Amino acid sequence: MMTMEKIRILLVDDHQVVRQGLTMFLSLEPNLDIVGEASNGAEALERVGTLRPDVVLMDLLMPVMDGVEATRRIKEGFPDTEVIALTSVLEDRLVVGAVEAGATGYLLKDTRPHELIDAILAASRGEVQLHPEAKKRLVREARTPEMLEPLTARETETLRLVAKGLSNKEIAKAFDVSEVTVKSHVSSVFAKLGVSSRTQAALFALKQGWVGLE
Amino acid sequence: MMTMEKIRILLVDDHQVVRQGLTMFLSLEPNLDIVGEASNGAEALERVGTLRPDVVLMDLLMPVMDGVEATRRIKEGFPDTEVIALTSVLEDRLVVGAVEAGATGYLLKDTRPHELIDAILAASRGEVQLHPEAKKRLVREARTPEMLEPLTARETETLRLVAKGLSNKEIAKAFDVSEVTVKSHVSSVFAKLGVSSRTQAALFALKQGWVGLE
DNA sequence: TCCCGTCTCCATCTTTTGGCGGAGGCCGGG
DNA sequence: CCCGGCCTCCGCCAAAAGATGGAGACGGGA
Repeated sequence: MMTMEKIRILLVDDHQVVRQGLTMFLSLEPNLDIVGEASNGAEALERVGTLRPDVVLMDLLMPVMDGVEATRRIKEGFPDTEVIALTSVLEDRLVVGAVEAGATGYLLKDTRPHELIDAILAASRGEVQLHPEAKKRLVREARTPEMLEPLTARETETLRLVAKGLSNKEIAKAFDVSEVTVKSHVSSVFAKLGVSSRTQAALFALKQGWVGLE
Repeated sequence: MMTMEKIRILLVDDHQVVRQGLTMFLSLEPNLDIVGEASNGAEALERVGTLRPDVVLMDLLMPVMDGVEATRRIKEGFPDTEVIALTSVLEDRLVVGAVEAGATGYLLKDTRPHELIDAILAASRGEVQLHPEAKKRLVREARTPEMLEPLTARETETLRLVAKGLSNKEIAKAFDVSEVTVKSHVSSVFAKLGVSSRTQAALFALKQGWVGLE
């Protein structure tokens, strides 16, 4: 077996503490080597050029140049460099954006240490490693309207009013039914669309063009 | 003083019971005369042509032709006929639509009897009579972005995430602040925009083009 | 006729949302 | 140097939203 080269890592995060924390326990791992840090996307891009890391741990929410854009440019200029997106929150737009931009992994900051290390090792081998919830988001995003469980007439009408910003109580009045009934319709709509709040449902309906903005 | 002609009224509502109820107590009023009923917009338009009522009490949510459209056509064909919009719920789109279409009044179905009668009398004189809350909605709708109290940087960012469907907890994570802080930002945003729910705030931001749908 | 889907409603429970007032730290302009 | 706006956080509270599981009615299709 050939000599095991250390995996060269670039940390990109706008929070000093986060970088410090990551450095802390990643440096405990013998075959990992943190070769540099950057606090925004622009810096990251430049450091990748000079340091040529194997793996970039990239925060997505940063000033100057966000992580998605930075990821895209890194993969453009240095396709061999693997990027693992690291965020504190799962946001659909970010998950999709990062993956489209070429991120090899998508992890949350509260991921347990050893999982992060596993992900880095996997990434250095070019394997894809996604946070389980991130997978779901991707699936949801990719889901086209025709593969959705169809909404019933009442559910469609309910969603229309939800997407207009009405409360359950108001919808109940408009339909002249009890509020519980509306809630049950709203719940089934959520389940069918795979969302978890009325705002998300509204956005979904808007995206699908099921309702207009006026 | 000249002979007091009875005010000729046309009731338009898709619910039999509503029409019956209205007929009930409106017919108690000596100078009101219910000359006909219709259960949808198309019917209403036709009846206006044949019955030539002075005032039309128009429900806005109806099958076949909605009340807004019916109102528009009635005012086109018979400008002297006054239309009072009557709904069970205050919906911005409907309020604005009805007023634009030429409705002389906008009342809720739970309006007290004598107020309704007052409104009819006022309408027959061509006076405008709006439900107080409806006025607010109109004002809000007419409010252009430049007359809005400006949002602070944090508030703008918060609104952006709200408009992506994130919960307060998720936003707090993204900003790395406590949830209470997010709530206070969200509340000020609501106050400044004049909305009362995150979905409405999201729709507002979308309408203003402050955020995209992606 | 019986079954299935839909629509309606109920109770119960937890979580989230939103309103209220207040408070301390920070920073920049007057 | 003080003031005002901004950001942060606190507690308290009421209301709304969501999840869950169940139930009766109705109507159409097998």
